[in-house]
Order: sequence, then C-alpha cells, then structure tokens
Amino acid sequence: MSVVATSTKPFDWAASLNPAQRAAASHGASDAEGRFQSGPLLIIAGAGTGKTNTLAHRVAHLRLQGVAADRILLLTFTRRAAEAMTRRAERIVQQAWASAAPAAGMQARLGWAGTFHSIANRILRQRARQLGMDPSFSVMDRGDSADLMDVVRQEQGLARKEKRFPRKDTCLAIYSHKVNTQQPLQRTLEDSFPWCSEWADELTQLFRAYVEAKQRQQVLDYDDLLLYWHVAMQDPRIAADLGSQFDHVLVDEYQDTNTLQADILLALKPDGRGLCVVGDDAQSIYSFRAASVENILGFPARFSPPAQVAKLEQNYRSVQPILEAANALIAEGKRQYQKRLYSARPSQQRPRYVSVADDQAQADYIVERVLAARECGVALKQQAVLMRSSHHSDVLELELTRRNIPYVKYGGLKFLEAAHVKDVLAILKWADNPRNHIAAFRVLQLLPGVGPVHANRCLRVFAAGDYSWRLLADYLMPAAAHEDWLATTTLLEALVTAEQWAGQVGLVRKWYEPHLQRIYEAAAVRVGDIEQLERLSTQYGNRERFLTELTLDPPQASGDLSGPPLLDEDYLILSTIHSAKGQEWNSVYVLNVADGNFPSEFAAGRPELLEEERRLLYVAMTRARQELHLIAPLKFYVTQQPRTGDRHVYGARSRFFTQLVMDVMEASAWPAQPRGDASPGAEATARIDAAGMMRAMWGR
DNA sequence: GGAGTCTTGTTTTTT
DNA sequence: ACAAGACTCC
Repeated sequence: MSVVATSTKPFDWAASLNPAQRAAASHGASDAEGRFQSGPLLIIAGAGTGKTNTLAHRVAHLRLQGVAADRILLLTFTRRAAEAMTRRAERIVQQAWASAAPAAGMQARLGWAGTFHSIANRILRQRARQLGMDPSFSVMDRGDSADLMDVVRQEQGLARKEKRFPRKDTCLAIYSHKVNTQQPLQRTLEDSFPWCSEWADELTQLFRAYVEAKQRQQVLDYDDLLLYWHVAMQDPRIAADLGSQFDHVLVDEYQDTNTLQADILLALKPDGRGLCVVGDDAQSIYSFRAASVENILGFPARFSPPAQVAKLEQNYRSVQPILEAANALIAEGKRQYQKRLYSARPSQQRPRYVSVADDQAQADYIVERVLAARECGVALKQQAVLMRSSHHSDVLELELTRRNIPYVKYGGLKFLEAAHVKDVLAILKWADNPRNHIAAFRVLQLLPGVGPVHANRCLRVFAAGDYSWRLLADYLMPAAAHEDWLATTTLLEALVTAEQWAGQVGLVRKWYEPHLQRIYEAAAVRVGDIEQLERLSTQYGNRERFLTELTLDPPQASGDLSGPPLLDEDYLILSTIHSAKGQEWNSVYVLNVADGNFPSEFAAGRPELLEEERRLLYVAMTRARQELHLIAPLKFYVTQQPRTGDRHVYGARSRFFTQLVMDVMEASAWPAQPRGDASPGAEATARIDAAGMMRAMWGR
C-alpha cells in the first residue's frame, strides 16, 4: 500500500531545503508496485551546510513515500544526534500528515535509531541464541575493560618483565585498534604504537587470554559489540535476514566510521540499495579510534555502478570571512573531495589570530572578550572555548571560577570515571551479572581488611559454588570485615531478588555511605554525585538497561564542583574539539594554536596524522557563526610537571598558518599596549620568534 | 596479607 | 599532576 500525500496537497515537505539538499533528500523513486527504491548515495556535506536538516528530511521523505518506521535504520555517532534527527523527521512527517489524513496505523517514531554500538547491543540481545551467547551479557565501559586487561596482564606475569611492558590503557588501545582496523597486530604496532612493536608475541598471548576472560564472565567490551555484529553478518542467513529487516539504512558522520563498521554496512546492503551515507571527509578526526577516511573517499567505488555523490556546499552557519579562512586552511590538505564553502552572510570582521604572552594572558583575553560579548547581548551559552586536549583549559577554568563565571565542560574526565561513582555502579553490575569479576573484585576491596588476595580467594569460592549468592554469604571474611560483609551480602540479596528497579540505587547509596566517609577525605562533594546517579537511574526501566545505557551513552558534561547548572542558567561552554562535533556557537575561541599543539607534537613525522590535525583545526574553526578567535600563546607550559615547574616551550607559529591562510585572518597582539619592557607589543605578530626557536632546539 | 609511603614513568582526542 | 608499582611496617 502506498501513501503519497505530497503531490496532491499544497504542503511542501522540503520547503526549507535548497536544490542540492532537496535532491539528496529525495534521491530514489517508487517502483511499479509503489515501493520506494534508491541506489547507494553518498552525501558530502560540508560543515554547517544543513546536514542534519537534509538527513531528517530524507527520513521524512521515506516515511511519506510509505516506508514503515521500523524498516528504517538510522546510525549516528552519538545518541544525541540520533534523537535530534528522529525528532526533526517526526515533526516534518507530522506537518505533512496534518495537511493530509494519515493512513491508519502509521506511526511517526523511528524504531531503529542510535549509535552503531547501541544498535549492535540491541541486535545481539535479540539474536544471542543464534550466536551461541547468553542474552543477558553485560557491557563493559573503558575503565572496566582496562582493569580486566590489567588482571590478565598480571596473571601472565607481563607486569614484571625486565623491560617495561605497555600499561593497561595502552594494551587496550592496541587491542581496540587492531580489532577495529582488522589488520595484523604487527601492522597496528608499526603504524600506531611503534614503541611497543617488540612485544607482539606477548601482546598476542595477552589478548587471547583477555578474550577468554571476557567470555567466561559474559561481558562484552565496546569493540565486541561491533565484532560480534560483524561476525553475525558473516553468516549468510543472518545477514540476509537482517538485511531484509531494513529497507533503508542511513549513516551519519560516515567519515568517522572504521572498516569494521563499513563491512557491517556492506554485508547488510551488499548492492547498496537503500544505503545512504552522509559525511565530510574534511572533518574526519577519529583515526585514533581506527576511523578510516578511506571509507568515505572510497565509498562510491564499492558499488557498480558507483554510488551517486551529492555535494552540499552552501553554509548556513558562518559569516563569509570565517569560511574563507577555513577554506584556505583545508585547501592545503592532501586527498579530499574538493569543495568550497560559501555563505550568504557577510561580515567586515575577519577571524582573529591573537598572539598573547602565555597561558595566563590567554585566559585573561578570553574572559575579557567573553564578558564584552555578553554585554553586547551574546549569551554565555552562545560562546564556546575549544581545545585540543582537555587539560588545556586548566588555567582558564581557575580564572573563570575566580571571576564567578559559570561554565560547563564537555569531554575530558567524566562523571563515570570518578572512583566513588564506579564503586556504586560496581555493586549494581555485580548484582546484575554474578560472573562480572571486575565489578565483584572492586566491591570486595571496599571492605576494610580486604585486599586483592582475599577478594580473589572469595571470588574463586564463589565461582566454584556456581555463583550461588547464598553460599557467598557464608564465606568467611577477615574479622575486620565481618559486619560490612553481612551488610553487603544482604544488599546483594535484596538487589538480586528485587521485583522492581525503583529504589535499588537508594539501597546501594545507604550501604555505600559509611564506606564513602571512611575512604575519602572530602566526602560531601561525592555524596552529591551519588545522589545525581540516583536521580539518573529513575529514567530507566530496569537495572540492565540503566547499566547498559549508561555505558553506551555516558553523561557528556562535567561542570565545576557545584554540579551541572540548571537548565535556565547561563553558562560558558568549554569543550574538546572532538566533543564539539556537529555543534555551533556565536563566538568561538580556540586555545593554544601553536606548533606542538596544532599539530600535536605526536603527529609530527606521520603525514596522515598531520592531515588529521589540520582537519581538527578545521572542525574547530567551522563551529563559529559570527566571531572566531584563534589564540596563540608565545610561550606555553608543558603539562605533567610539578606545581612549581617552569617547563615550557616557545611556540612557533603553527605550520598550518601559511601566508595564504594568514592573508585572510586578522593578526593582532594582546594586550594591545605593551605592559612592560619585555612584554610583546604589536611587533609580537612577527612571523618568527627566533630567540624562542633557538632555545626550543635544545629541548626543555 | 593489608595498608600506608616512596619512587618512577608518562603520549591528546572517545563510542 | 597523577597513577601505577615497589617497598616497608604492622
């Protein structure tokens, strides 16, 4: 049955789209039986060109052409993006229906929208039996995965080698990179972890044991979600079955997918029919997560005839001078889909390249400009400070706190990484999956007098008793822990037998409070976090969902210690560039634009990484609507040094700022008036800090 | 075997 | 700055 309302009614579903967007959104046609069909499509959507709007319209178009909501699969990079897109599509569909009676039984909400990882989670739970796995598996976050890796690492005696063996986080990063790129381990080591390449054999052994440990405990890490999905797709029957479940598969941020994800898509839609991917190769910034730009560059050629390519170049976000600077920057990059962003919004103000003396001056400059902009009516929320890595804002954060300017920071250390939050989650995870060794191990060591040895012994007995909670309660703990052990097993019993989810976190909080007081100095702040966790928990239907969703979609922001501000409050945005993807603000300030940071010193010497650094800066610049400030400290401090340390480097100008790029910027120094004899005046915009470079030659 | 103290080494970015 | 590991004392 086909439901087509658009042709007969005046409502134009695509009224807000330009011709290029409209073509992309409506790509395809109904066949003789009225079924909407489309060949593979790649939409190259430059920054700010209305990508979300276009994709939402495409979804809406599919719906209006009669494609059922549960036959569309929408894969996005974050949960937030999926929700935004679904909501938008829904609104368009409903507007269309308002002007034409909807067919009975049509519902607007998309059933399958989310990140690759969360969709994998759903599919795997549905089809676990077919894959010989238990549908009640737990999903481990990064921290837990690293801890498990460490346990295995210790067991294998790798920690006590003559020469230093890579640490747990590095091991996990190597493992993850290897499985996501699907290349031989040696290749991963050479390409991305050259300082570990001598350990290939030991790492192979370690990873084998790590995989076995995960299976024993019925836990999956992030990578497993993709890996198991990928494995499932190798089975022709499952692949065909799943492929026919969806008529249309849409993928957002395709430039940041990895080969594993590309293979899953290809197995889902081998001939590309119904497949539509959207992205911008110029914004590919996740190679450390094994994302491969080649996915998007090579997409058309994976099909025959090749996929159609639609290009969106009209930018609706930024004023023209910002785009000129961004275009100039990216034009110097290597392989890419050529495009030139343009905008209808003029401005007399070029992006500013501001030289400042050091970190503190950088913070002062930003505070001054932010407050000035606010006086002119630009809310704090409309301004964002972006940085390469999370700790770059340390000095600025101090200054903001001192001046009472509220802010929220995205990226960097998260809520879930705090020890006390992990403690609370650990006991919930244990109750949810008795075999979860990592969670149990953590819980046991909270008890006074119980360290790794007792914890392990207890867990061995627990496993031998086939994970019987009853037997566990009888386990004899050291005397110091007797009382707390009773409380703990009572709590576990209560959690395991609880009929409903409501109240469980409350029980845990009461149990945990004395431990918290005992373990931590300033417990008050941490109590607040636990309460917040409790509030958060009420939004989920049951324990497993809560734990899984929290792992797959952790809270993004952390404010200062007073907790996240109320929604109606105004606050400044601080964000890593990676977390700023897809966002936009009126004024944008980019921190530490100097060589060694842009590009990062770690990228030096590796051309592909250098290109990614350029794209990273490009992403940062294209977040700005009206005003863009790139701040270049002449001297910036090296991190990871004692409080009194004075290690710093004299930042040469970033190599990305060639003459061509500088020509479309406005260079200045701040403060404008020299503060003293040695402070940089207007001449500080001189191209080279020769003296600094001489010193920098000799290291720190 | 636990817990507290000293020493040493350290690659950003995150689903 | 910070965390992991080694070392020491109970």
